Amino acid sequence: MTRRLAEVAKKVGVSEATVSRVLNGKPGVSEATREAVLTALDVLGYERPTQLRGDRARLVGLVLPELQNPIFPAFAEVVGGALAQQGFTSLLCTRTLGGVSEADYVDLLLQQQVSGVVFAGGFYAQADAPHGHYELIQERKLPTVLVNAAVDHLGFPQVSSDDYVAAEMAIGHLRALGHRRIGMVLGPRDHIPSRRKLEAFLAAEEADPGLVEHTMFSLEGGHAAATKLVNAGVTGIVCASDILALGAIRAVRRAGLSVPDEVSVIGYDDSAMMNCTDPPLTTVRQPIDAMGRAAVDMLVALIEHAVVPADELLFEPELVVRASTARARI
Amino acid sequence: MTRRLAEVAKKVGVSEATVSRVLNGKPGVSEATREAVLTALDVLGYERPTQLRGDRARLVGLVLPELQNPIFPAFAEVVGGALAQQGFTSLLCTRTLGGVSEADYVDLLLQQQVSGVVFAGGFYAQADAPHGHYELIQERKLPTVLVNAAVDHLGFPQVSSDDYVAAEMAIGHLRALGHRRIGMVLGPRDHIPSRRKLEAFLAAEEADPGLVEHTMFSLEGGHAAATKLVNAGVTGIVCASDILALGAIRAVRRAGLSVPDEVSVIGYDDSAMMNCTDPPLTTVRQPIDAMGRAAVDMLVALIEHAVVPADELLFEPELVVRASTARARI
DNA sequence: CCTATTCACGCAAGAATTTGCAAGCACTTG
DNA sequence: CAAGTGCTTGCAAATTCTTGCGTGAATAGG
Repeated sequence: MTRRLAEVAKKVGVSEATVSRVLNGKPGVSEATREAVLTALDVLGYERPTQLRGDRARLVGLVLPELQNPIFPAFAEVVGGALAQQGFTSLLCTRTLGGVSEADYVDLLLQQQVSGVVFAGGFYAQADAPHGHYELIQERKLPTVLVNAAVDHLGFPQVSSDDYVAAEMAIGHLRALGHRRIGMVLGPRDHIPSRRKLEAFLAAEEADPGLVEHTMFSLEGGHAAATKLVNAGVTGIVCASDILALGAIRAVRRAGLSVPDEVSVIGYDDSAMMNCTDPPLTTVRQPIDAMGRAAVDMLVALIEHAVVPADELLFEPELVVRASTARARI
Repeated sequence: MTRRLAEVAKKVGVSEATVSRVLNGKPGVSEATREAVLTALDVLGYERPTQLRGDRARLVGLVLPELQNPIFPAFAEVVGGALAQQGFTSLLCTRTLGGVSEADYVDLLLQQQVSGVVFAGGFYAQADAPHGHYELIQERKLPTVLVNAAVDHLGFPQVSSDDYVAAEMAIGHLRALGHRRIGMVLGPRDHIPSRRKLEAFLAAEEADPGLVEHTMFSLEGGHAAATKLVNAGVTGIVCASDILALGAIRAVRRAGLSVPDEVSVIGYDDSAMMNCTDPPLTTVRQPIDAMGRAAVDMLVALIEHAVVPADELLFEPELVVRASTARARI
C-alpha cells in the first residue's frame, strides 16, 4: 500500500507533503528536515517517477564560460532557438569573475532538475582544470552534450569543429599567399582545441615551434602574444579566436606595420561583425549553426532515452577570406 | 526532537529570549552569559533556521531580448558579476525566435521561485506589446528592476540611460562639425527609448521630422533606413544602436559615399569592439557598468524588503568620438 | 542606610517559519 | 470512463524565534 513517497515520509517521520517539498526544492522546509529527507531518499534509493522531467520542467542548462567573445552569445542563440523549437526552455549560465563556478552551476542545474545540459568551452576543454562535477553528472545520468574538444576520459557525446583541419586551412592559406615565417597564437597550454591546432601547425612544412605563443583568450592576450611573434619576424599569424586576432592586428599596428600589407592575420570562429572590422578579418568559420543544432538533436535524443554513442562529431570548418590576409611581400 | 533554541536555553540555564539575543547580536546580554551561550551553541551544534527569504537558491532571473547586439551580453556580464558578488546566481533568459516568450519566462521564473528579476530591453519598453505578465509579477510582489525606459504605468524601479541627453549629445556633436542635414535611425515607433531620442531630435534647431526612420534593431534594418536617409541627402546620421550604425555605414558605402568623409554616422551603446570597426565608430556610451551595479543594488534592496521607490534612475551617457564622424563638407 | 539608576534577564505577546491535512491534479488501470 | 495511485499544493495549525516591557539585583550616590 504505502508506495514510494509515502514510504520515505514514514521512514523520516514526516508527511508526504514535506518529502514532496524537499524533492522539488520548494521553500518552507527546515534545513534539518531537508537533510533528513535527502538522506532517507538516498538510503531507500528513491527514484522519482519518470514523466516528471518530460512534462513539467523541460529545462535545459546551457553553460558557457563568458560572453565577451561574441561566439558564445551567438552559440547561445543557436542552441536556445533549436531547443525552443523542440519545446525546451534554456537556462543560460555563464561563469562570472569571482562568482559562480562551473561546479556551482552543475549543482544548481541538478537541483532545478533540468532535463539536460549543454556545455560549451567549459573546464572539460582544459586538461588541468577540475573535472569532478562532470562525474557527478554521469552518476546522475543527466543527459549532457559537450561542444568542442574535451579531455579524453569523460564519456559524453561531443560536437566539435575540427581544430586540426581549421589550423591546416589557415596555414595553407598563408602558405599559398607566399608566407613562410608563420606564427601561431593559441589559448592556454592545457586547452585541448589549442593543442589540436598546435599539432596541425607542427605537422606543416617549415613549421617553427619557436613561433607558437600561448595566452589567455582576450584581446590583450592576443596583443601580447602577437607582439612577440612580430618581433620574431613573422609575416603571418594564425590565431585561435577572432578576439585574439583583433588583439594581434592591434599589436602589428603598434609595431608600426600594416595589416595585411606587411603582416597577415587569420582568426578563428567567424564571430558576428568580423566583416565590419578594420580590416575585415580573414578567419576560419566554425559552423555554429549546424553544431548547435546537432548538439540539441543529440541532447534531445538522450533525454528521450535513445542510445547515443559518446562519440565526437567533427564538423568541417570553412575558410572565410576577407582582407586581413594578403600575398607576402618578397 | 531538537527543541532547537529552547534546548540551548535549557543547557545554559537561561531563557530562550537570551539565546535569541545572543544569536542576533542584540544588546542587553552580559558578556559572561553571551560567552556561555555561544559555547553551548557550539557544543550542541545549533543551526540557524534558514533565514534567507523563502528560497534557498538565491536565484535571480535576467531577461534579455537577444544576444546578437553585443550590448546585451555585456550587460549580462555586468549584472551577473554584480549579483555573484552579493551571493546570488543569475539565470539568463533570452527570447528566441519562434520560441519562448517573455511571459513564458516570467512563468518559469515564478515557478522556479527566483528571488528577483532584472529585465533589460523587454516588452515594457514597447507601448504596443503585451504587458500582462508584468502585472502578474506585481501581484506576486516579486522584486523586479527594469533597465532603460519603460511605458509609464508599470510601477517598477528603473535604471536607465538618459536617451534625451544621449540624442542631444549626438546631434550637438554633428552640428558642431557643421552638419545641418541630420537624419535619425530609430527602433520601432512604440519603443520608448526611441521616442525619447526622437523628442530630443525634434527639439534641436533645424530638425526635419522627415529625416526620421523607424526600423527593427538589426544591421539590415539600419541599412534599409539609412539608405532612405542618404537618398534624402543627409550628411549625418544618428542611430539608436551601434548595430544600426554599422548597417548605416554599410548603406552609405553602398551608395558610393564614404564614412566619415561624406556622411558621418553616430551609434549608441558603445558595445564591445566598436573601436575595431572600420571606421572606428563614434558613439554615445551607455554606462552599463554603473547601470548594472545600480540595478543589482536596487534589486538586492528590494529582496531584502527595503523600500525602494519606483523611480527611474537616469544615468548620463558619454560621447565617445572615434572616426565615423568628421567635419561636414561645404 | 536608603534610594535612584542601570543593566541583565525572563515573561509573554507576536512574527515568522515549518508542517500536516486534505483537496486537487496527472496519469494509469480495470 | 470511472476508480485508483502517487504526487503536489493551499491553507491553517503548530512550532520556533524575536522583541517590548517589566522585574529584580547590583551599584552608586545621597
